[in-house]
Amino acid sequence: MQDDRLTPRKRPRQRRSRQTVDAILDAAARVFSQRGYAGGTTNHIAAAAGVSVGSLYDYFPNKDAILVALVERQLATMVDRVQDHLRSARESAGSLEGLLRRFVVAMLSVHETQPDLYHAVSAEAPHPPELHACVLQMEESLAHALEVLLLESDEVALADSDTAAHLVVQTSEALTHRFVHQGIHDVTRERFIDEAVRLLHAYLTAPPLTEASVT
Amino acid sequence: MQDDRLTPRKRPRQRRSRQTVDAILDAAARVFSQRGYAGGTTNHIAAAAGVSVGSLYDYFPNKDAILVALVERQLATMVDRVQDHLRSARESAGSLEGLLRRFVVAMLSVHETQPDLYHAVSAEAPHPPELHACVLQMEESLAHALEVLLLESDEVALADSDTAAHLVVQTSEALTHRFVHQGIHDVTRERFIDEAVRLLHAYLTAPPLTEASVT
Amino acid sequence: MQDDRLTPRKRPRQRRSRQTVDAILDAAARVFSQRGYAGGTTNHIAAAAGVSVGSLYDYFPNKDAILVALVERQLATMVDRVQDHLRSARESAGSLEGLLRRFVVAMLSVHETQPDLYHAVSAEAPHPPELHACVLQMEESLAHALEVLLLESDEVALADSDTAAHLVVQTSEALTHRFVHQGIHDVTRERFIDEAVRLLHAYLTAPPLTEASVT
Amino acid sequence: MQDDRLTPRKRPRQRRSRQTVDAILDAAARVFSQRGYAGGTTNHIAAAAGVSVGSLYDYFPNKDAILVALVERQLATMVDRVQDHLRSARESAGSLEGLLRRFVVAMLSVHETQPDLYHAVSAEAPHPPELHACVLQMEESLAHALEVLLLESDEVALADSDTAAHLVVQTSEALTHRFVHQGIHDVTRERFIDEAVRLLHAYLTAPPLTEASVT
DNA sequence: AATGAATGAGAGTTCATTCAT
DNA sequence: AATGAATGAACTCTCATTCAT
Repeated sequence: MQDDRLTPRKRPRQRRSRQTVDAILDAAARVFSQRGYAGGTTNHIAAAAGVSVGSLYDYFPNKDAILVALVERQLATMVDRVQDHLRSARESAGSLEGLLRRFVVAMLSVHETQPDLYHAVSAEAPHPPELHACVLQMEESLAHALEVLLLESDEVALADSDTAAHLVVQTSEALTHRFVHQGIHDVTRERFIDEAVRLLHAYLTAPPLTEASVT
Repeated sequence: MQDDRLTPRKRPRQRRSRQTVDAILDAAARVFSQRGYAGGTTNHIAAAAGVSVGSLYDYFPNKDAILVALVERQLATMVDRVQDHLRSARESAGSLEGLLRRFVVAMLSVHETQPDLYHAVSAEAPHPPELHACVLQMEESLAHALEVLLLESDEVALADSDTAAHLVVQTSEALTHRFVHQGIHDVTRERFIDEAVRLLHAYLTAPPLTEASVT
Repeated sequence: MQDDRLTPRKRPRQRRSRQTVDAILDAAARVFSQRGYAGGTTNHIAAAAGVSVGSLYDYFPNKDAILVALVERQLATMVDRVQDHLRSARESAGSLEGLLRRFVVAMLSVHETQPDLYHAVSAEAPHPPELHACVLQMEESLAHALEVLLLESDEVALADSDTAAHLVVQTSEALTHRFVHQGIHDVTRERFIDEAVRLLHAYLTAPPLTEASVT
Repeated sequence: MQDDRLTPRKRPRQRRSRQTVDAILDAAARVFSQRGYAGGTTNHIAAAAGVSVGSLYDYFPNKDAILVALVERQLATMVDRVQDHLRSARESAGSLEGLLRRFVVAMLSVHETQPDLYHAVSAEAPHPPELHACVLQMEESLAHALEVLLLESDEVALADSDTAAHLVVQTSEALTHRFVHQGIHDVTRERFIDEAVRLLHAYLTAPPLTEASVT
C-alpha cells in the first residue's frame, strides 16, 4: 500500500492501455498548465482525457501519481532532446564555447516548450521524494553526457570534471528556468544566452582558487 | 476589495497588535515548515500562535495573505543579513574572491536558517504576483549592493556590471537553494562553497566571448 | 458562471437523478419548514434527503439555488392546482360569486398545504431576483386564467379587466397568506372565505369612482 | 434570560442613553437598508452609530432585539402618521371615498418612506413572535381608528364593522407594500390609488352575499 | 460607562476517491 | 474494462458576542 502510493497501478503492457495512460498524461499536462496543480482536479483531467474518473483511477492510484508520471515523462523527453543536441554538437566537433551554446539553447527551448506546466509543477505541486528522484536522475544523465564531452575537449582542464558537470547542469537549469518564467532584469534572449555561455565557459576554463577555503 | 485580497487588514500600529501579527507569522513559518502550505491550515496557525482563528482573520484577509507577509518578512531579513555581510566585506577591503566567498556563505547560511519553510513556499504554495514582486525586489536589492562592490574592485572589468550582478545573484541563489535542499552530487559544504566562488569569480573576470551569437 | 449561481447544475434527465433532485427538494422543504432558511444547513438537507452533501452540490451550485428550485416547484404546483379549480368552475358554469369562492378556497388550501415552508421562505430567506420572477410569473398565470373567466361572466363589466384580475390575485394571495399564518382578528375560516369573496365580488361589480383622482 | 432575549437591556431613562439608543436604531435602519438584515453586522451598526460594539450590547441583548426595537419604532411612527391623516380626514367630514383615498395615500407614502428597510425586514430578517405582535398591534390600532370613522359614515352599512376594518387594513397594507416594492403589472401610482380605493369602497358598501357558504 | 481586540462555533463548499452497475 | 454518481472529511472564513482594560 505504502509502496503503491505513487507508482502507476496497472502495468499498461497492452497497446490500448498505453494509449489511455498517454491520453491521461497529455490531459494532465494541459489541465495543470491551465489551472495549476491544485486547481486541476482529477475530474478535469479525466474529462480532458476523454475517460471516466474511474478509469483514471484504474491506472493511477492517486493524483500525485499522475504528477509523478507526468514529470517522469517530461524529464525523459527533456533529457532526450538535450542529449540529441549534445550528440550533434560532438559530431560537429566544435569549440567548447560552441558546445556550451548548444547546451544552453537546448535547455532554453526545452523550458520554453511548456512553460506553464513547468511553472505549475515547480511552483504549486507537492514535491514527493519520487519527484526529486526524477529530477536528480535527469540531472545525473545530463551531467554524465556533458562530462563525456568536457573530457574530450582540450580547452577544459578540471580537477573534478564530475562536480563541474553537475554545477554546469544546475546553473544552466536554474538560469534558463528563471529566464523563461520571469525574465532576468531587462536582458533579451540573445543576450541571456551569451551571458550564460560566458559564465559556463569561464567556469570550465578557470584556474583553481588562490585563497584557502575558510568557512 | 480586490486589492485587499493579499494585503494585511489592520495596520498593526499598537505594540500589542504588532506582537500578535509577529506571533501569527512566526506560527505560520513553523506550521508551513512542518506541514507544508496546503497542509498548514489557518486553524493550525492560529492555535500555534496562541490566538483564535478570528483574530488571525482580523489581521489577514485570507491564508494567502499570511504567506505573502511571511515571505516579505523573510526576504527582508535575508536581504538585511546578506547586505550586512557585504558591508563588512567592503570594510575589510579584501580581494574579489574574498568578497564572493562572503557572499556565497551569506546566501548559504540564510537558506540554512529555515530550510523547510523555503521548501514549503517554493514547492507548494501558490505564487501570486505579490510574491514574485517580493522576490524580484529582493534580487534587485542584492544585485545593486553587489554591483557597487564589483565596481570598486579593480579585478573586475565588465561591459555591463548591472546584468552581471543580476546573474551572480540568480546563480548563487539557485545554487545555494538547491544545495541546501537536495545537495549536489556528493559535494560537501566546503567544496560547494569553493566551486561556487570559483564559478562566480571566473565569470566576473572572464574576457568577452570570441564567437558570434547565433540562435 | 455568474449566471449559474442560482440555476441547477446537472440537468437531471435520467430517472435516478430526477428522484435525487426531488428527494433533495422534498428534504429542503421539510428542513426549511422546521428550522427556517438560515437554520436549515445544507448538511441537514442532504441528510434528510438521504444523500451526501457532495451529491447535493452535484445538483445545486449553492444553498440559494436549492431555495429557488424549491420555490419554483412549489409555485408551479400552486398554479396548477388553482387553475384546476378554476377550470372545473368554468365547466360548471356557475355564478361569479361561485367562481370567486372556488378561487379563494383554492388559494387558501394551497397556502394551508405547507404553511411553515411559506413562512420560512417569505420571512427569512434571501429574495434574489429569480425568486421575484417566479412569483411574478405565478401571479401572471393566475391573473390571466382568471381574466379569461371574468370576461366570460356577464356580471362583470370592467374597463380594464387585466388590472382587475391582477388586483384580485394580489389581494386574495395576500389575504389568504396572512389568514393562514397569523389569522385575522378572530375570524373563522368560513367567515374569512365569505368576506374575501364579498370583497372580490364587490370590487368586480362596482361602478367606477365618482370623485376625481387627486394625489 | 429567555425573557430578555428580545427586549432592550437598559431602560434608557437618561437623556444620554436615549440618544445613544436612537443613534443605534437610526444606524440600524441605514445599515439594514443598504446591506440587508443578514449582511448588516452588529459591528457595522455600531460603527455607523458612532459607538463601540460593546456599548451596543449594553443597550441591546442581541442583534434581533435591535431589529425588534427598530420595527417597533417604525410601526409606531407609521400608525401615528396614518392616524394623523385619518384625523384630518374626519375633520374635513368628506365622503367615504375621500376618506379611503386619504387612507390609501397615507399607507402608500408610509411604505415609500424607507422602502429598502421595509424590504430588508420583511424579506430577510427573522420574524420572532415579538415582531408579529408589533405588526398585529399596529394593525389593531389602524383598524380601530378606521372603524370609528366607518361607523360615522352613513354610506357604510355593515353587519360586522370590526372585521371589515381589519380586512381593509390588511388589504391596503398588502397592496401598497407590494405596489411600492415590485409594482403591480404596469399600473401607475395614480391608477393604483384609484383601483385600491374603488376596491375598498366597493367592499364597504356592498350588500351581503347571496349564496350560502359551502366549504 | 465605554471600548474594541479577541473569541470560536459553525457555516457553506470542494474534490480526491470509491464502488455498484 | 469502464463508468460516473455518490461520498464525506476537511477546508477556509464569518460574525454575534464577550470581557479585560
